[in-house]
Amino acid sequence: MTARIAPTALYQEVAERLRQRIFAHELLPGAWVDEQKIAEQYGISRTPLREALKVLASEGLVVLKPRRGCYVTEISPRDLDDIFPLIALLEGRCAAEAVHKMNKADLERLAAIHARLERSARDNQITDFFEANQEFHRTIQELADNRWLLQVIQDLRKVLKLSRIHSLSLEGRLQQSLEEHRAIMAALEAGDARQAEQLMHDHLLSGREALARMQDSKAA
Amino acid sequence: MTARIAPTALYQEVAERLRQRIFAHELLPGAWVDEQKIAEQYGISRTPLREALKVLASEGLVVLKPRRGCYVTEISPRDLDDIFPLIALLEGRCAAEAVHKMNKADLERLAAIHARLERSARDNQITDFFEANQEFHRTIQELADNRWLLQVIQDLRKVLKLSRIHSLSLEGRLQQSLEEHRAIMAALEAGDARQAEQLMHDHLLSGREALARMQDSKAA
DNA sequence: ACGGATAATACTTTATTCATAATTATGAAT
DNA sequence: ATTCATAATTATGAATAAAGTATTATCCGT
Repeated sequence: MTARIAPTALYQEVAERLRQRIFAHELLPGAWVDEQKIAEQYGISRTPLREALKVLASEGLVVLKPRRGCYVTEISPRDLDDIFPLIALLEGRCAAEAVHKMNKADLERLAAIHARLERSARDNQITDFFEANQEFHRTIQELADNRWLLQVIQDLRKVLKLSRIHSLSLEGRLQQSLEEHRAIMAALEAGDARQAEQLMHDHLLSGREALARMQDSKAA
Repeated sequence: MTARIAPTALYQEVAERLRQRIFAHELLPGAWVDEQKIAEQYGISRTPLREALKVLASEGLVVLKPRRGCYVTEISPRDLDDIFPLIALLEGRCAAEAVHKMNKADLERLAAIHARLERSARDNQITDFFEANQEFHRTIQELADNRWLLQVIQDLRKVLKLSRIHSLSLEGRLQQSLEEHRAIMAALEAGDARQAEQLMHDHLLSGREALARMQDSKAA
């Protein structure tokens, strides 16, 4: 028997695997989640799978219809219009809090991530840029040092991942995104909380706008 | 056998019953939740109970320790300091959005609730006041018409209910709370979104401060 | 007498089985 | 030919049982 280093319960592992499949759009929004089939695929019984689905349901990734089964959540344009301003508000607050709470070492760590962002953009490494971008935001959220604020943002971002928007919305406006990041970084370095909050807020809204333009042009 | 009017799943009913027991502090923070005992009490098997606990866990009401069982979440003063400003931010936003989205009928409905608040305060009906207060906040949140914003606030408020603070923090400052509500109501009626946001924000923070003072005096 | 190790007990976790409800398909009647 | 009703099949929801892991208590050794 292999030593189980991670003492994590089976239903948690299953939840994580399903999360990844949903984010990878292997399970499409609206699709029915066949309990028997998945349980069979994973070589487990339905009990831990059902418990995993309860977890995903409260994360908003799936919807459980009583006596009807489980379906992957569908996100509407309306939902995006509701969620983006909310994340903008919350991450704006993170930026402001980060200014107050971070020390010199934190700032240098953030600067290093920002440098990676600049490098990836210069070399046109989309995947790298995407990752560094995520880490940049995540780090600022953690510097705000508010467990509940972090949790709320992460939950909302999970829901956003249901849509294919995330990577796409970045690609089209890599240069603009980069400049916005520069401005945020400058505000953080200057210790200007108000400015950092405003810039972060606008940065996220501008992401939503770029996405809307993209969908408009696709519709035409 | 009573006819099951509600076609809701057993685990949902169980989750709701447990929620109420937790909010009523019949299950104290930190207390171990004995699966066998509860299942026996409710006359059900442990399977739906376990599914209910998964739901409560993602709401943050209980903590599931792998191989250790389930415990009612304990909220620290630090958590309160993290959560209150967050709710203040979010409900402030609700007030601002409500100004933009509500119509005349909505405003009248809100005014009626506010009138109930005034009446309860005058007659010193604490329970009534408490209920009207909740409805006032809830209504403004719904007027903001943002499903995700509402969800986040409700989740955070659920966690706050773990602490006994809510009713207590009101009793001590009924008059002040009433005056703050009056100001918020006036801003809403004037259609001043900025002002409504600010007042709602400060109203919630002032609730936290009153609580802190109360705990200080209790400690002394 | 104190500390560590082993064994036993208890509780979580997973699997299997069963029942109930919903949906779909088929057949009959209009 | 179309619609409605009934029956059958399939999937969800619940319960019981079995297995594995953690914790605690006891015993032995130092």
